[in-house]
Parts: sequence; structure tokens; C-alpha cells
Amino acid sequence: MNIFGLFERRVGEAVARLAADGRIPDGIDTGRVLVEPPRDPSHGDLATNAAMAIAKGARTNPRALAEWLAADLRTDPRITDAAVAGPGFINLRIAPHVLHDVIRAALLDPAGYGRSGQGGGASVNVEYVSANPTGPMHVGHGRGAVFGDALANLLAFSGFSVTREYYVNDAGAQVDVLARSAFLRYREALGEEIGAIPDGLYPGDYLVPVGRGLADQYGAALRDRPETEWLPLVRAAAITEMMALIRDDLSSLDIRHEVFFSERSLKDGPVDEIGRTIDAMRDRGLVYEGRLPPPKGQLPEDWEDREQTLFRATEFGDDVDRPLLKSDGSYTYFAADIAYHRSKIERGFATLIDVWGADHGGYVKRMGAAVSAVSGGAATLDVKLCQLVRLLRGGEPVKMSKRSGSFVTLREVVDEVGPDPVRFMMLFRKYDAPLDFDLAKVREQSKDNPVFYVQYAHARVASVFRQAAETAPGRALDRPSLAAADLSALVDPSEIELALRIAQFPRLVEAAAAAHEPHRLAFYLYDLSSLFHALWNKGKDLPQLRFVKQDDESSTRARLALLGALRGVLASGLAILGVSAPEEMR
RNA sequence: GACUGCGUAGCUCAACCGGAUAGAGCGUUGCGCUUCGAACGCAAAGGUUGGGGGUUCGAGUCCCUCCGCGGUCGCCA
Repeated sequence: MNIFGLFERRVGEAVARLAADGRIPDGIDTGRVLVEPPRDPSHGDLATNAAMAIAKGARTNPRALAEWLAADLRTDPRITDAAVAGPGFINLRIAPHVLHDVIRAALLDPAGYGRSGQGGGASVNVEYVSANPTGPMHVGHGRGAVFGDALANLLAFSGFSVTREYYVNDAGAQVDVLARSAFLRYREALGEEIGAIPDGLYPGDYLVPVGRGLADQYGAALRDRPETEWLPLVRAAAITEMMALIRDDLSSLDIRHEVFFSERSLKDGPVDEIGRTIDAMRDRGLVYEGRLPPPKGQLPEDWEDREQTLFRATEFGDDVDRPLLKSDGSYTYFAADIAYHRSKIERGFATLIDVWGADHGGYVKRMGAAVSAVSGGAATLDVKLCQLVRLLRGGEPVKMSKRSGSFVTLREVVDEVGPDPVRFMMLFRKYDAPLDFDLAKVREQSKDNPVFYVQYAHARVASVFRQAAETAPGRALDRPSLAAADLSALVDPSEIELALRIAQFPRLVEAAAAAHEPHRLAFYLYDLSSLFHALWNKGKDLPQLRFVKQDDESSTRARLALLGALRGVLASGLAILGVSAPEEMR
């Protein structure tokens, strides 16, 4: 249950009654009416901007409107007070039983609390990672991987039908370079001395096993054949191995895609999907032969002014029209990418989310233009650009990696600190802000480490339940029993504040899902944990606030009910982020 | 030069389709804590939200402009 939505509807009814009474005009737009937590808890439990939001349409001053609405709201048994404040806010105090209902709902259905029908089952495609299959994943890939995965979880939790997809760039020049690099390792495996890896080839030793595999499979048969003959074979083998490597890296973070979509299949499949896409666009007048103005700033050395096949991207908000064919007549990467996104649309997705690295920023407009063009405006594309990750150890930048040849691999980091800190810290920052990831800090078991702080809150709740069971062996601690407790024993402001924060969970999930911003959930869990730890600490000085009290079974049960609700929200939130919720931490 | 993201406390960052007195953590300062639930607690100081202008009842948030930092800049992927 979402009390914010509940009271938003209630406020809407109050507005409708004002209209029915003739005090304001009919049909006023209430789309901007919000019920939200007040900035200052002393103002009330909930606040609404309704009077200010409709004042213009009602042609009445906000204060007067607020008084009318407040009078109506005061008649509701769920509302104990409605006060007008400031420019026209209405601050609401809700009856204790409303909050008790929230606690019971969260307690009785921990996995369902916060879920919503927001998505209405709509199909959403989240494309993330899509790292080139030329080597192991590095830390930068890891951020997009975790972000995309948490976002997919969040959307699924919010009632969307989500497909997690990986676009395998198995068609460009890079995979040919991969093939040549693997071929070198193949010759090495046959006993040849290859010396230093030449510039332009991938030096990483992760290709050594690929070379060995080729030697096992083909013996010396490929060695003296021309490149045109061995390259497709070696390339296919190497890509298969690299994708296995990447899937393994991803599984170390518990990330699994449902669809791996091959770029090569667009061109080499039964039909040339890229050609088909271009033809379809041409039929609609979106493709023409023309010249492009030279790029501003430094001119590329090999710039030649020539006529080429262009997509009218400018008609869809891009800065210039974009080429679909290279000078040798082959398709550009962009042309393939249009065909790929068109395939997503043809597969029934109206909402496309792409998670890219910051270096692809210049690509966003043209892809958005392409999606508008090929879908006729029916599909939307939201591109999330994840900023760079700076890897630190004790404040000092970490560089290089022997294994990969040039970068720190994701796997090295996961192996060192574990998947939970990697996932949580990658999400404990807005995606469009650069991220510092400190290998030393994320392993600290102290309140300064957010991962530990949140997980420890969950473990601490579990510990209270263990203690509750030990101190009174006959005590019924199952959820239905606790839900039957008299919750009116919860009176301390700290307890109420915690309950109110739990009540915000559904609203927060909804907003985070709508904005495609899973980091909000990470911050919420941190705040929630902070309230709980504070309450715990208060019990140290004030024994009457302890959760388990030998001499007061009824307040013990009420508090355990609250903690049971808290435990569910923590577990549920952490599950969306893909972080474990430990029962104990040792 | 163009496009794009960012600019919030000394530092690292939040701020929910524009809402009230811009919030946390670290650091600083002060007080507390004889393992009872301290893998610490409480409190304080700290801000012209990069500068300027505009829209609005109301702007960190939207628009314009300038400054600074990063990214990208026909056919690479």
C-alpha cells in the first residue's frame, strides 16, 4: 500500500467536492497535485501542494483554497489534523491506525510490499554492458553492468515486463584484430617464438588459452593458409571464447542477460536486416544521397568531400545527417545499430533503455533520432550514460593490470572485495556523476562504509529476532502473529519516524522506476538504515526503548512487528540492487 | 569551433515530473562511552547551490548568457 497515492486520491476528491459546490470551476487540472513527505517532520506526516497547484485554474488565492481543502480533509477519520502553512501547503497528521496498516502490510507480504502495477506489464528492453567481445570486462564496464541490472530489477519490481539484452559487436574491425591476435597465440601454442605482441594487436594473456584451443582443434592445419581462409574460423572461435569470459565476469556479479543479440547476424543472417532497414527508411523519404559539411574544428587528414548515403537525422533533432554507408560501400556501425534498434521495436518493445559509457555521449542524439524515425515516433529511447569509474586504493589511483594488458579487470576487483561492495558502491552515486571506487574503503567494517552500514542494519534486525527467540522460547515470532500485535505501543518519535520512512518505500520505488534511477533506492536504504541504527543507539541510554523488554511483552511485540516490516523493506530493497541481505556479519 | 554532461559546506555527494528554513557522510570543535546491544553515541560550527539575467505565487531544479572541468566530433566500434 502506498499512503501517498492513497491521500493523493483523497485530496483529489476534496478538490472535486469544491467544484461540485461551485466554489471552483469544473475540470481543473490536478496533474501537479502531490502528496509528499514534508521537508521538516515537525510540519506533519504528509504535505500537499494541492492548493497552490490548482490556484491558477481555480482563480482563487492559494491560502483560501487551502483552508477549504483542509476543512474537507479534517472530516476524514484517517486524518487527525490538517493545517495550512506557508504559501498554501496543507500539512497532514495521519491517524495512528493508518501507519499501523502500513507496518502490517510490509510485515505480512515482505516480497510484495512496494511492488506496483505502475508498469502495467508493458515490455521494456534494457540493453546494457554490450562490451566488445575482445577481452575481459574492465571496471568501467562494471558500472554500466550493475546499473543496467539494478534498473532492470527495479522495473520488473514495478510491474514492467523486462528483457535484459546484450548487443554483441561481433562484426567490426575490432573482432578481426582479435582474430589476428588469437592467431598469434595459436602459432605460439604450436611452439613458435612470437616475441613481443606487435602494436595494434591485443596483448592480453587471456588469449593464450584461445590459441591453445585452436592448436588442439586444428593442429598445424591453419598455420600456412592465407588469412582470408583462417580469419573467419579463428574469429568465430575467439568471439565464442571472449563471450564465455564476459559471461563469466558478469555471473560473478550475478548478472544474466536473456538475449545476446549478434551484430553480425543482422547482415549475415537469412535476410540482410540492415539493407532492409535502409530500404524501409528510403521508402519513407528518410534517406538521400548528398554531401555533408566538413566537421568543425580540426579537419581529419583524409577528409574528402564526396556524395554519400545519408539518414535525415536532422529532421529528428540531430545536428547533422548521418552516413549509412562507408566509402567502400559497406554499412556503417550506425546503420547496423539502427537495424538493431528496429529489431527491438519489431519484437514489441515500445520503451528502449540503452546503458552506455560516457564516451558515447556524441551518439545519443543520432540514436534517438533513428528510433523516432524507424518507429514513427511510437517507441521511446532513454540512453543512460554512465560516467567513468576511478579505481583507488586508500586514496591512491590504481593502474594497470598484467592480466588484461592495459586495464584493471572487473574480475580482479570482484575477486578482491566481493560482489556486494561492487554492486552497492556502483549504485551509491548518480549514474551521470563520476565515481571513485576505493578498494580499501569498501571492505571496512565500520559505519563509514555504506555497504556495510546497510547490510549490518539487516543483520542487526535479524540479531534482535534471534535474541527475542532466545529470551522467550515460547514467543511466537512468525509474521501473522506479529501482525496481530497492538501497534499502539509504538509511540516514541524515533519509532514513528522509522515507520513513516518505511511508508515511503512504495512511493520511492515508483519515482525511481519512473526516472530510471536505481541510485535513489541505494540512498533510501542508507537513510532507512541510519534511522534504525539511531533508534538502536537510543536504546542504550534509554532502556525503555529497547526492542526486547522482558517486563513488557506488548511493547516488545509491537516493536518486533516494526522491525519485521523494516527487515522486509531492507531485504527487498537490497534484492532490487542485487546485494545480499545477510542474517549476520562476522 | 560544435554538441553533450557536470559545477551544491573544507572534502565526497544527496535533494523524488519546480515547493516551506538546500540535507547526509567525512573532516573540524565540544561533550559522552568501566565492553550490560559501543564493529561508537550526542551536539555544534560550516552555504550568495560557479557569476549574471529571465520565467513563476515559488528555482539547486526550467530558459538565456558568461566562466570552469570532463567527454565526443563524416566512413572507428
